[in-house]
Amino acid sequence: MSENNKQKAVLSVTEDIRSKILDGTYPEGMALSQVDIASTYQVSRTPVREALQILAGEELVEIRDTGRATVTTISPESFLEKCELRALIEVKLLELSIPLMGTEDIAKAREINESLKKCAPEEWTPLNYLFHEVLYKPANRPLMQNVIKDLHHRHYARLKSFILSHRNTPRSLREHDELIDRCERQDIEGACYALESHIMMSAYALAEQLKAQQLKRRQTASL
Amino acid sequence: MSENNKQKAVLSVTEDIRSKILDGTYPEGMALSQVDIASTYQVSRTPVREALQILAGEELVEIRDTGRATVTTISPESFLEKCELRALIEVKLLELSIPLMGTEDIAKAREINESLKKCAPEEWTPLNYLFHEVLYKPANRPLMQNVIKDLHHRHYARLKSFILSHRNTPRSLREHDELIDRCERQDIEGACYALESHIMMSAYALAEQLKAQQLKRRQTASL
DNA sequence: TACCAACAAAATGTATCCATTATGGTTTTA
DNA sequence: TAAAACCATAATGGATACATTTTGTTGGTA
Repeated sequence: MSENNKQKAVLSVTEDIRSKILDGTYPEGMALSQVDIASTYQVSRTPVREALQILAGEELVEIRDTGRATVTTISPESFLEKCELRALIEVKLLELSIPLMGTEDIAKAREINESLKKCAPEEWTPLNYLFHEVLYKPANRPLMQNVIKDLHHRHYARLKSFILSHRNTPRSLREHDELIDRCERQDIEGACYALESHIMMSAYALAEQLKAQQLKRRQTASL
Repeated sequence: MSENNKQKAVLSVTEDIRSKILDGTYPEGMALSQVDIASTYQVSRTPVREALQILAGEELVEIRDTGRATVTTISPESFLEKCELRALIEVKLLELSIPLMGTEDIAKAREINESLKKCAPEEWTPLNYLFHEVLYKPANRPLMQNVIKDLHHRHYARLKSFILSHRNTPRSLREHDELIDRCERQDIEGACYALESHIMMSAYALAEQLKAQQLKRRQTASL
């Protein structure tokens, strides 16, 4: 780090690799060589190794017993199960939240959904997460909130390219509106049901796309 | 590692520190100096640093921005929330499991609970986990099962000393019996309710003990 | 051609060294 | 006396060098 970048090397390297994995620059299964990364960032292998350990803890890279590191792959099955888990926790959070919601929470949610309706494609994922976060904040369950955030960031974010190509966003926005309405009416059961459908419907659609792409990739790879 | 121990240094160091944290040899808040650990295991600081990173990923140690590592502390609040999360997931797993349970699953569960009734104190925690694992296996949700396992191992195991001193084991065993009976009768709702109570009752009791011990420790520390 | 062995090249694991940063105690000063 | 500045010590961060393991390739043999 030749610049006036006083930040520790481990941190910047970790962040950069992480974002490259999330945005697909480093695709599934790609080998992450310590020496290559080290020369890329003009640092020694020491901070690189630490960065890879950290990312392994985040399940973004896998370190085999030979020491070789690769970008983890997302199987459609494990993706669906993560969505199930997400749905389970988010529904619980919503159930706890609704009785504690104030008018300002509802207003905030509406505001975010309006931004979602006219946001740029790259802004969709973080804004969408923000929408859900606002809904669960009254529940005051920092740990569960964190698990959700992780599921979003470490996993969901990697499907950004699908999400953009998937034409379900208009429906998502309608579902968001419906969700807000039910929260406002204190219709806990209805809101929870709507949320679970919202999550799982898009989950099934995305899993299908994932399966299709992996099939295609495997075919082109075998040529 | 002077012996014929051909295992990588990182692995043995990580495992040893982990078990020492879990069994309380390294108590909450204890500073983990790289040089001290390195000299303890007769290795250089390099593998020690990696081990600490790994343990930080498991939330067993905390690495501050100064680089100093300490054993993480367990606040009663976060402990309770982890139990809530555990209950949420385990209840879901049980709900999915019951319709798929065979007589051999029931028998296996009974068998483990019988072992629990006469096992040595050190065996209680792993056997108890095994009991729950058997109940959830038919659900076939490896990821959720894994989250549960982590919550048990990375967190619950550190309260072993409490669990041993706590006189709730007879009640736990009775609750296990009741749980098995309800599963056998395919009483999903009743079994889920029993499981949630089982988890949260012991959670509240343990949280109280935790609070008491931390208060006591803080008092003795201020002398 | 297929398979196996041996060797070469490359990548990882660990140790050691130096630079930098944090810490604790001492001294100085208001 | 209390607080701030300063310095000495100790600890961490990163780089380099060396050891070990892994991998790929080449050449020989059945």
